[in-house]
Amino acid sequence: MTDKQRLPIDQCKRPRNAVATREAILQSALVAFSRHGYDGIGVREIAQTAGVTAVLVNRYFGSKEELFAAAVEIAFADRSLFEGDPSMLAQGLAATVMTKTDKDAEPMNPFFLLLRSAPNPRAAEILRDSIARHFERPLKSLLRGPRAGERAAMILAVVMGLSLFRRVIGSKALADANAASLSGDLKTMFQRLIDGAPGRESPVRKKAMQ
Amino acid sequence: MTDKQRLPIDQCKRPRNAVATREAILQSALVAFSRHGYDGIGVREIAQTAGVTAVLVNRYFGSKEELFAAAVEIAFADRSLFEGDPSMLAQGLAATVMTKTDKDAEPMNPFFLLLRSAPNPRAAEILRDSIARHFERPLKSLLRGPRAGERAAMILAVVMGLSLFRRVIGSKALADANAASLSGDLKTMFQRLIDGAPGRESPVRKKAMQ
DNA sequence: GGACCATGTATACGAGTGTATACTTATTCC
DNA sequence: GGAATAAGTATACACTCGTATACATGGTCC
Repeated sequence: MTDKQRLPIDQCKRPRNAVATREAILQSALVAFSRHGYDGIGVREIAQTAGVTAVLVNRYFGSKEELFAAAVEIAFADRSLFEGDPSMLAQGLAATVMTKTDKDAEPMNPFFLLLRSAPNPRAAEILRDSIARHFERPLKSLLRGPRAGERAAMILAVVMGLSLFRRVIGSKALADANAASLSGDLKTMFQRLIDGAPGRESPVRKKAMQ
Repeated sequence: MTDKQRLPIDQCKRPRNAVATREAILQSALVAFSRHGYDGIGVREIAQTAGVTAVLVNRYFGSKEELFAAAVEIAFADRSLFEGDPSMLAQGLAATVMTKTDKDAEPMNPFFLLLRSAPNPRAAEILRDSIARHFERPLKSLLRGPRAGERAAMILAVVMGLSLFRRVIGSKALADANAASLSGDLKTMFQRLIDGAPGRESPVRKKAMQ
């Protein structure tokens, strides 16, 4: 029934080419893991989308777990968020949250890969490491003021929570929200976290917490 | 090898009791789904923890999916967060994020159930509905000012993101953060979202709230 | 042009999944 | 006390999963 597609990523009837095949598998894995999460997709389906059989996945990457690690690595390699003008950081973070990834449209940000694979403990371990290297560290180095590490983590956590709510859960309230006003709110929220401790140093406040 | 435990939840050698068995399954499911997510646990294991066989799960709940829905319902039934003094809401939200759920310790908040099961599309559908009924709606009714629905969703999203980062991913930065200062930051962050539009058209920048 | 290795496929295995069917055993009611 | 029924178990079925083994084929080099 379903025609055995062989022209998945690039051209038709691609000649034998190890690096191209490896790349096709990796790309397929990135998309599939981002859409369905580590536990939600099988190597057979990943391989089929890449136009090969499942065995090649293990041949090229060793195991599903190692394939996932490779996909995470390339997904997190895009540092454009932290490399541009720091004054545009809040804007960029808000834009990341607001990205529309309508079903089959491709532009998916690495946070989806993260959100949907986090439940698996092995995947979480891989993700924890990559987040620290590719997100927390560069973001922290952009922040000035006290407790930059915590604030960097908080910023990322907020990005993830909003992405989760908007796209993974699919909350009506956030999905249908007025884009302009919502993204304005997000921008100021991120700006506060970027600028410094989001409220502590006011000398009053400070009432016995916890 | 593994002794066939029969004294799991309550007393040993519990007599035949439908409602107690049903309750034991439900409780086991709640814990298991919260720990491992919908795709991360099987009905056999859930049943075993409850001291019964897997068939009873389907007898009492129809299917794994319906069991999950029932577990979600009771997990989200605790409304203590939104019922107390509204002035303590920010404190309560911060406390929710900060809850330590050390491995096998039981006190787990419903957000974990949510975070770890969201990748499964059917589970996400169930969760979306329950979130709207049990979280978004009561929280929204507590908020005054414009765009209460969006702000309620944002608050919940932030709670989830931070919980995800702290407990599911296990970020070092947030896990090891100074509890007092972090929870202080969270409190002011939530307070801003509770008070009103978090920055845009506020002419006076209402500080020193409460 | 033929050997040879890289590249790819076919097949199978064992474990685990959710669930249905058939069978036991305890409780309750007349 | 014995039949009827509720409560629980044992077993099996039809999948899917990740992966290992064995086989086929195309490209390249002597």
